Amino acid sequence: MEKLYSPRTIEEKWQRAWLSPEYYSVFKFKNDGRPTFIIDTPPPFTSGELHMGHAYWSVINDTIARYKRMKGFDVLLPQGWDTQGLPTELKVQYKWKIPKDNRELFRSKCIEWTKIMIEKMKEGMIKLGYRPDWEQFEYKTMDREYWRAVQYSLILMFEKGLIYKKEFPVHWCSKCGTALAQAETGYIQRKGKLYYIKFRMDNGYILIGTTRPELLNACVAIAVNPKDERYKNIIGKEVEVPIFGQKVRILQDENVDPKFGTGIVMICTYGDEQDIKWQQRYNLPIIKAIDEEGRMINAKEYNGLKIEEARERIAKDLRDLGFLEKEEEILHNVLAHTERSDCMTPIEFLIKDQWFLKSKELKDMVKEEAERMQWIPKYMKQRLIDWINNIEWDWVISRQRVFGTPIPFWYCRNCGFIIPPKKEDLPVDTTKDKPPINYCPNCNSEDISGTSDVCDCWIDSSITPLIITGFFKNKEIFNKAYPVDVRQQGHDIIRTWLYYTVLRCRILTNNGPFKSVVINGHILGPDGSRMSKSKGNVIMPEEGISKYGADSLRQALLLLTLGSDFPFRWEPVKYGKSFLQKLWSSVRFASQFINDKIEINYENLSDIDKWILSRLRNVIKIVSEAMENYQFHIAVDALQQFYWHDFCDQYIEAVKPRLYNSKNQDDFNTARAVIYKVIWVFIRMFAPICPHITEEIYHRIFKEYEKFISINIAPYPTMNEIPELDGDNGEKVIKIIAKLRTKKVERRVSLSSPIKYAVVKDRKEMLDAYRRNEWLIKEVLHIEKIDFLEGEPSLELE
RNA sequence: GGGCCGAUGGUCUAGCCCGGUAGGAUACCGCCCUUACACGGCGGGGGUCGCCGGUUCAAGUCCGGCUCGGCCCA
Repeated sequence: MEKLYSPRTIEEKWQRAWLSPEYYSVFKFKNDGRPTFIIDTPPPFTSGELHMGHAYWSVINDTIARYKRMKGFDVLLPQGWDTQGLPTELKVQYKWKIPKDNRELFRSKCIEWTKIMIEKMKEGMIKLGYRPDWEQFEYKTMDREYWRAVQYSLILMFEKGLIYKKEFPVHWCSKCGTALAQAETGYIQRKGKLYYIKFRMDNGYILIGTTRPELLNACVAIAVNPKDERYKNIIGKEVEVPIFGQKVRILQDENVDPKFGTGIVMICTYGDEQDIKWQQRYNLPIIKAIDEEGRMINAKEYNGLKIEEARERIAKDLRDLGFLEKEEEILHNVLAHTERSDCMTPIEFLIKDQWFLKSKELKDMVKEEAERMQWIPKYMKQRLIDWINNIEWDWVISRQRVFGTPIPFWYCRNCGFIIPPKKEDLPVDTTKDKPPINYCPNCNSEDISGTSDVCDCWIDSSITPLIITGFFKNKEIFNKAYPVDVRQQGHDIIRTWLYYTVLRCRILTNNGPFKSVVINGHILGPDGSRMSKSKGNVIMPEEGISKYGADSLRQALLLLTLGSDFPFRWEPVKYGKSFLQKLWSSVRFASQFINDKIEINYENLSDIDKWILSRLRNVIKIVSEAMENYQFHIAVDALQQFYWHDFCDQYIEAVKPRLYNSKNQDDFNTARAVIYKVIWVFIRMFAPICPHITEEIYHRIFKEYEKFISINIAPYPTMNEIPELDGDNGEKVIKIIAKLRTKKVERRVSLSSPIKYAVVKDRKEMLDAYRRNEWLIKEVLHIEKIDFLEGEPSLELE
């Protein structure tokens, strides 16, 4: 064996091997009758960049899968890709300069782009040692097959009466000309002006502070806080909106902030999300103020002006007419198109026909499932419960976009009646395909329209447990494999992916999708803040792999406590690398003495043999429990500490005399057998965490005798492999050796230099153990003669 | 404003569910190239476990209050 372990070549060798037909049976979901273990893995959005978060999930899932395989389960580790969404549309639109109007061409270019992105990410995953069942269970949400499943599921929900269509405001980016998901928006700080405008009331006026005078035409009500003593007397009165002249009523609502402006707010359709709530709560009329290009409508002489132009013109006119009391410069937070884009255009709310899935009325059902699942860590359950309790409206499932799964419904323009396709015709694109019936069954109108909207991408991804278990094609597997054993995901998408998945799977199957859910935290930049290119604190997994190896990065990631966020640090990765070297060196040492499979003769065990084996037995217990409960940090820590500090530092040092100048053949063989045992048990426990180095060691040393084609199908160690042994005497010996070693160091005597004579004084019960191991102690420390005497513990060296 | 999480040597963190000498890594200092490993070994210093109170023979751990951070929602 080489003196230095080089992860790069060895890891690449095994990654290639695992993907070859020779090893496929190790990683294949066989459906061969053994108990199954099914993992629902997150399908990453296909951005083309495999970031540290992706690496983290992949390592967790890979480790669970490898562990469960060794435990004898028929493991299904799938890997999907969340492909459809605005970021890809924007890339294709702006980087490839493909116009959106030709939907077919645009879509095919999006698919082309996505395939390139997937290849990049897949390469990154493979370099981590991640090995899902690509052959059978790689899915992409843009595939026809996946569309069929999504559309089929929507039709089932429609049949249950859960889908409806109505007009609703959407987040709209007027620059990109598209609807946005809330997740694609964020607040940015902007300078603006707060305009104090007079609204006529009775014989006087009230003063309202607003940053958006251009929305005066869409003002439908005025509101004050009921606790605000200043305005108690005006509640219920009518005021007149300047310039546009409509009369609106003054409402009371506790969401009004009395400290902002004058404490009186105008409700417009729509200035912000609060306006939407007020409009719904008080059933106010809706006046459209802005069109898709961000120009004014229903605004008299201001029609056609851009928002900013209109704001200035109206402010000027208010000033000229004496309605503007004052203007103040302010810094305020503006909702803008921020996510995965540098657009930064402020968001408007436009009224669009939207498709909804009823979810408000299903809160209790989802909560019931949340209670039934096992949560790791436990406290994450509360996040889902809180989110469910706060849901205020049904799920808007439609998006005014191109690259997405088409909403599979036609509708009657005359009466609004919804016409679903026949299930055998799926997938459909209702902008191209003909409806199954050419008149409305409700009103006989022949004015039937398709839907150009596509689905919210969470509609795609919230059926992954059904996709992987074969709900849409093989009910025989589904009945065995559903609910899946574990879902692993980040805490940021509890309110989306997790919530939506539980909701939809329960509706469709009448049963929750998961037995357990494992929630991981975020890997932050080294400075403790979220990684972002603009901050320059991004560390890519690739960098860690090329510097220290995938196995090193895997150890570092698994050492984190699940659920918490952690700043990325290089130290644990470096330590991981050192550990690999330690493991490698120790095996290199041991390999001189392993040239056969030697069974332990338990009659012949020495005290220190019993000690290391009892320690090992204890480690099996700790690690097994930890792995069962997804407490990887406990497992990694226990394995590292045991192997390095108990086995290498203490046992190997203490066993050398028996190997180099043994007293007799039995003792020599016993020492060899114990070393074989410890390393063989250890590398199996360590294999799910560091699959590359353990596979390499297995093939170099153990395969000849153990015969498995891969360490990944060798059985995971259990406590039954080692009998219960009393390690106390061995521990006494190990400790006295350590103390004598320290004494030598204190005396500045090199460890190899001989000592003529030593006196060890200790309590009587310790001396027996020492005396029995006198030869060993003398050999390890190069002491010619030792006297063991009863007394206060002390050491003396000649 | 609401919810959740965190606060442990210089730094990062384990331990907390189930109370009993605070563990590891890293950095720092000293000694040692001992036939697996100097990407190593041995040793050392450094912590009133955020603050206040309570329960207890005993609290980092349980209970109550507070302060400061982070995340999510509004």
